[in-house]
Amino acid sequence: MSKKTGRPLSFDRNEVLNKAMLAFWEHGYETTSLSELSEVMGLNTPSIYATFGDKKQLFIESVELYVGDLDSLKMSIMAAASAREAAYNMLRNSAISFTGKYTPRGCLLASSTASGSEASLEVKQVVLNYRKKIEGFLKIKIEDDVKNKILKKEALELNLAAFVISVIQGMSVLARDGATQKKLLEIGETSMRAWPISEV
Amino acid sequence: MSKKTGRPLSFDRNEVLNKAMLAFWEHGYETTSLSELSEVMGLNTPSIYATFGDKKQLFIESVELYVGDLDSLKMSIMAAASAREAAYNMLRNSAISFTGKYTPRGCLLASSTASGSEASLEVKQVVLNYRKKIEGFLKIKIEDDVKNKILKKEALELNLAAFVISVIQGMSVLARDGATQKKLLEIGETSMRAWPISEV
DNA sequence: TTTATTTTGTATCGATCACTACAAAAGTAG
DNA sequence: CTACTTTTGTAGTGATCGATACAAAATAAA
Repeated sequence: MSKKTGRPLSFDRNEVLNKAMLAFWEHGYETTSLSELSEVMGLNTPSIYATFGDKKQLFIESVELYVGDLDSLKMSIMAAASAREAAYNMLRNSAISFTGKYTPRGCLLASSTASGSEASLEVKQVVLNYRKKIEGFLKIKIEDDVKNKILKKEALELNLAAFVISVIQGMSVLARDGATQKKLLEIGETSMRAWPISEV
Repeated sequence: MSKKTGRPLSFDRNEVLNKAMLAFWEHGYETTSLSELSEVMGLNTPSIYATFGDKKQLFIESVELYVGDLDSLKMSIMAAASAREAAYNMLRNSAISFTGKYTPRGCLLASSTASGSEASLEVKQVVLNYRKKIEGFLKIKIEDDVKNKILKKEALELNLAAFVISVIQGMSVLARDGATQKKLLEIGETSMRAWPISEV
């Protein structure tokens, strides 16, 4: 590790990325301007461009930071005692994180590219892929449970993974509307009533 | 009714409003520009402003057109044989309308103001109020069922109205992601498994 | 110190944003 | 026909959009 020559950076990359992520979370991709990003990140736009490329790449990095490592997310789902437990945890964690005290309300994946012009199809696709991945993880866990006779095979026809993702994405809307954490947690509890009883 | 003097209008107000509504449905409020609206409506911007006021009012009229008459919506919910029937119909109708062949995917109420800058708080509030109204209608129907001993009173703790709205708003996200109508209908069916059995 | 390298802030760029001034066009009324 | 009224298309307004050119500033290397 050789020290770099030239004028040193005056900010922490992860720190300003986190601030950008929060701005995108709050106001969305297209509807967060570079001037707003510049303000919340505490950087002039040339520094933003030198560090992150352009707005699109800054957003994509923000989404990566928001979601975290997909592999470890998958591990945590697969490590659950059952698909039911995994689904319940996802619903519960969503209800909590969508109503956090120190973060914007709702889900960045649900709201930031929910609308947008044709110009932002690429970033929509990036966000869409994250949703599909997460739904896919839960689906695999469900299929494992069926193979392992923890879930009866009729469960496969219920599209439970899509159902859970649907509830979670809908929770984001309600959270943005001002719903309490308690209300979202109740929605999660009610959702689990749709889950098949475990006896095979 | 006296005939108006002056140059006659060259377009049908409802027709161009419908086209604006479809544009907002597809691309959202802030992310649909006046130039796009001008193009799809087939009007120059001065005609749009003369007819609808400004962008905000055009959007609000578009939302009104999208939702339709709230009173008749309430009537149709209250007229259902039970709250269960009402909820099922809402889920089923949503799945169908979110994947229509000749309309944008998803729900205008769910996506058009999901993101946005501080400048559009007012229109967000308008859309939010529609969602709350619809949730309120279903909630009233549920409470009626409890009063009428069609639903056991434990059902009130399940927040079923919020749950149904959450699923519907989530369906909109999946529809925009390209989910098939069949998949959304299955999500609706699965959701109804959470509904309490009717015996009081 | 001098040179090389990188980051910084200033001051923009052309394009597009929501919106409008204005006069020609197209009708009715007398 | 001449007046009057309303809508139309043209051609903009100032503001903001995402993105940059450029030179001063700040460091390390020679």
